[in-house]
Amino acid sequence: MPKNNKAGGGRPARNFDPSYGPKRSSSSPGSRSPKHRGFREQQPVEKKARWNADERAERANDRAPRDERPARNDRFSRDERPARTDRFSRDERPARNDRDSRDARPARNDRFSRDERPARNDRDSRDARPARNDRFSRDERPARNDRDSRDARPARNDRFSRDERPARTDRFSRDERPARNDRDSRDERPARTDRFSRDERPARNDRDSRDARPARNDRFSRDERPARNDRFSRDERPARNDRFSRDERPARNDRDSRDERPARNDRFSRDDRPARTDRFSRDDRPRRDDRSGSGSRGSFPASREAGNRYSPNDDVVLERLEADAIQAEDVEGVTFGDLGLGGNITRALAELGAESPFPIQAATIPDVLAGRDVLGRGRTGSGKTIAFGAPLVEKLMENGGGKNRQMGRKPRALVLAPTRELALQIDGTIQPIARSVGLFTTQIYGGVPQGRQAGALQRGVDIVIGTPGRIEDLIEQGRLDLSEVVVTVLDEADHMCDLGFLEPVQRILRKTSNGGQKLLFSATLDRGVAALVDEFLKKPAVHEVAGEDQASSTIDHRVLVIEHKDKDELIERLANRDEKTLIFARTRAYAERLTDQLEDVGILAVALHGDLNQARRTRNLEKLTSGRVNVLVATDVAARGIHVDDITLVVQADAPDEYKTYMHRSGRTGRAGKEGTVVTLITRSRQRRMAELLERAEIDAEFVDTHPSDDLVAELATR
DNA sequence: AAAAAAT
Repeated sequence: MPKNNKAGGGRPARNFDPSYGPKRSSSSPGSRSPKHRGFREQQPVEKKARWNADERAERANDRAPRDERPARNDRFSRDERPARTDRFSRDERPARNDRDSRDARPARNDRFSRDERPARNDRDSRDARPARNDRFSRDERPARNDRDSRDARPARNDRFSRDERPARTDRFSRDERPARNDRDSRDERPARTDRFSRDERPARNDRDSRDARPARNDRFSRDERPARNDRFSRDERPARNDRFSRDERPARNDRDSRDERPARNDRFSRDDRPARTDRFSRDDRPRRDDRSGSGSRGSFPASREAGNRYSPNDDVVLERLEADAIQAEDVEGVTFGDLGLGGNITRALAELGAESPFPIQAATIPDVLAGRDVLGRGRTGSGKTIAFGAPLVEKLMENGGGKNRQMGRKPRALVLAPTRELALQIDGTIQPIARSVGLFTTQIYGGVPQGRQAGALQRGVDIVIGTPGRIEDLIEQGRLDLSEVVVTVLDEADHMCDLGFLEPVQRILRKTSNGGQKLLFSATLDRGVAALVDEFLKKPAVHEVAGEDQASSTIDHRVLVIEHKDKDELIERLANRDEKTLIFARTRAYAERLTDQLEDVGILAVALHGDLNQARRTRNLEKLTSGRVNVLVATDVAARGIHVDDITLVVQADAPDEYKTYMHRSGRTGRAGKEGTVVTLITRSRQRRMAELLERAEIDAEFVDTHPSDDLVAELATR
């Protein structure tokens, strides 16, 4: 039963999609009237032509022919490597001077004069920072979607001639500098070569086979591609309910062993939790009940019975919080208005493509509006952002009174996310909702200059959306005061409780208003959030969606058991396709190397990981979103929350270590009821671990011994 | 290992 289709009126995929909605021209991002906020002076400059297919192809061709290029191996021994200019063509091109040249721009400072900060910060920041719009966003700024593309597009730089600009190189901060081209910057990175572990270094012999393969230029004529969304009907897939037998799943055992886990019982003993056990017994939960069939499962039975051992270091499934399970049927015919949202917000949601609520939204919105603390679990792509974002705005509006536009007012809501890209994306959904009732949002995250963010805060915002580091930073600087924050959201809440995140998050939460409402959301919400629940939440309502098991999933999971030497070629073959592909690598270095490798064989690909500066991260993600590139190679920075339309294939070049990571990575595809495939590459020696991980994730996947030339590989790439 | 603040 395609639950997500229920109330979606045939357009389920759009419900939560921030990029859906009226598209506005990116050429007029601000008001043309000087009387209005967000007035944006029209630049009397020529618009740079976009790269068309021919130019792209040409660009690809201006790389030296394979035979003339240095042997591949030298890529890893920097010193021996000859000049590499040819390899830089892609990134260098226009991206180069943008920042420098901006200084040549005539007389813009006055426009920012009301800001206390030095004029040049905001200039420098302009590329990197998605935050820019919020300055213009307020009333007249058009749909936010154009923001990303504006910032990312290469077209900008050439608007200002390099010659006019004073030499300034020395003034660039570290973050901005490497921005020019990650390829160059890579050379600056210390000891790159030795960062590759044996596992990452693939055999090179696969190179030869590549020459025999057909040219890839067809990749550049994206426009000829037929639309494919309609090709799959979920109903064609066989039902799979019978695959799991509840009793076989080791996932439950950890419950019993919870006592062995230190640091947990003390803070979250079941007895402490009021109003929980009595409300939901585990056995009531429908998601379990439909699994009582036989246990046949995939083609790798190895650990079916072997999963019962528990060791403290295992990647265990923490006990799921007992939750109210909303049934998809319960949502039929319900509108956002019925749930308590006002007309403006409802209309804003409709513009975002959310015409009627998804189950998780129907479940949590009333409780949020009622002021309760809420824990929400809905699987990836089920619409969680709106589930907390819309009622949050409604609440602020109700309580805002007349102070909504008061200068320097303190934020009353805070949304925390684990990555900058996710914070940006969340803002993309919440901002239009907030704007519809006259509330302001701002993004506060690192990697971009602080000036604009601080300026926005000083003018006054209602909702802060950001990542922990910069938020703490601004708090310490006295530029951000959370004392009036009455609603705090933790997206990816379980992740925010992981080592490294938990303490900053706790510190931040303590700075919010005492007794403020807390909303914790994640697709994998579990008792890992106990540390926060105990300290910050009062009698939380816990919601999940019934029937979110694999039987109702739209994702097809495959595990390819391969020879290590075949890995490179396999990835190339899988990525050589016309639809969007997301490849996960475990390390930044490997992500980078894989990107190079794909480029070397003519597959346009970009990377996303923490070694890139924020400008490039934003730009590269936008390239995938916009379809200018179809392959993104990422670390787990992209594992959670990131929504890109129509990623139809996720390749895990490295298998994840945690079942949650698997769930989040694979959740980048198959969103909102669309079809998707997840392919995980493992070597023989990892089969057992992988099987156990999948059991914990309650995912049924076929394990197949695979060679790059197998039909299966071609078939997977084609779908 | 990655992420999240700069410095």
